[in-house]
Amino acid sequence: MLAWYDRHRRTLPWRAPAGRRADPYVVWLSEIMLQQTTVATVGGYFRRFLERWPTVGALADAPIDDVLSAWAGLGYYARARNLHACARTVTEAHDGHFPQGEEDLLALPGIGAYTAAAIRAIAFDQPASAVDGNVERVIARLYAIETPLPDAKTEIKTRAARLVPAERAGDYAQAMMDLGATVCTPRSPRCVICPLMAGCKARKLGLAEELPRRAPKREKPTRRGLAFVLSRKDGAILLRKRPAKGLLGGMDEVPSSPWREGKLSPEKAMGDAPVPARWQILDGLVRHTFTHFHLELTVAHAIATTGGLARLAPGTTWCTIDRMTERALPTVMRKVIAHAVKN
DNA sequence: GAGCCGTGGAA
DNA sequence: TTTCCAAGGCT
Repeated sequence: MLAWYDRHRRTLPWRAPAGRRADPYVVWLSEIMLQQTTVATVGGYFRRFLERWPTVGALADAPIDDVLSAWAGLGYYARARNLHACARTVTEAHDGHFPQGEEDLLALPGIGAYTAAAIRAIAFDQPASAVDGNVERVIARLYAIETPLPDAKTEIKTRAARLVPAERAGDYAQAMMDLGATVCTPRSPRCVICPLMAGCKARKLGLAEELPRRAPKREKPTRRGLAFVLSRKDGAILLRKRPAKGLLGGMDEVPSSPWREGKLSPEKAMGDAPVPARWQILDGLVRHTFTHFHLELTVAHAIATTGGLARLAPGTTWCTIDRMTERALPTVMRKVIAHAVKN
């Protein structure tokens, strides 16, 4: 595995040169961003974060709203809130240095079993077993584990832990993830070039592509709502902040009616408008899919009048076009605004 | 333990 | 168009 890694090692923005350890801050930041997120998507965000906040102390000093706006578009926004909270804890309770022990790492917000092991292995070269989706797949195939996920997790973790070498544990962890990402891929695995081909049970049984099996997923329901884009004459748009926790927690949004399953009644939903105005329902829908439901947003647009300005709903603020990129607008809200501007 | 929590790219 | 799912964690 390590010999293969030495030959096929990928250059990634957060990866230290061969034979060197990466800065724990860099390892942590990249691992949080990479949770359920592809390397390609993370790249730009990682560079911008590191440029703007070069140390954990700098990140700790930042206002949470700055962190959320820099995170906008990456998804799973609890990660950004936990990232910030973790930076503050490391700065204040650990003197600006990431702890090296498993228990101390697990106590930090946003760091679970996988991330703690990844930090220990990659940043501190401890023989910790970091089992992510890639490793789950590699192990499930290597041992032809037919039990569907997530039930197979216990067996996979046990098998994976036995393979961790005493030396170069960080390189080994990254090698396994590289293997899963580039060779032992979910679809069309490239078994013929795999360094583990000789010992792979799934390969032997012709099951590689079918493993790991997964429990069937629940069907996603569709929720619908009416979003209100209120424009000022200078192009500014009315925004408000979402509650700190839950879906898109702490992010900015365009005001809207509640998102509910079933048919949308635009007449009733109009009662949720942030201000009385001559609202016009725009043609078309904005569709967006979250982790556990589809969303269909109808968009209403109006131009703010001086009379209406006095009766703005509380908690709403104007945002000019040139300041839009500074706001913590999740992708779904950028879609809504784009749809309103276009129509 | 199972549901909640985003997004974009590939097929 | 739809489906799958990626370097998961929290509750």
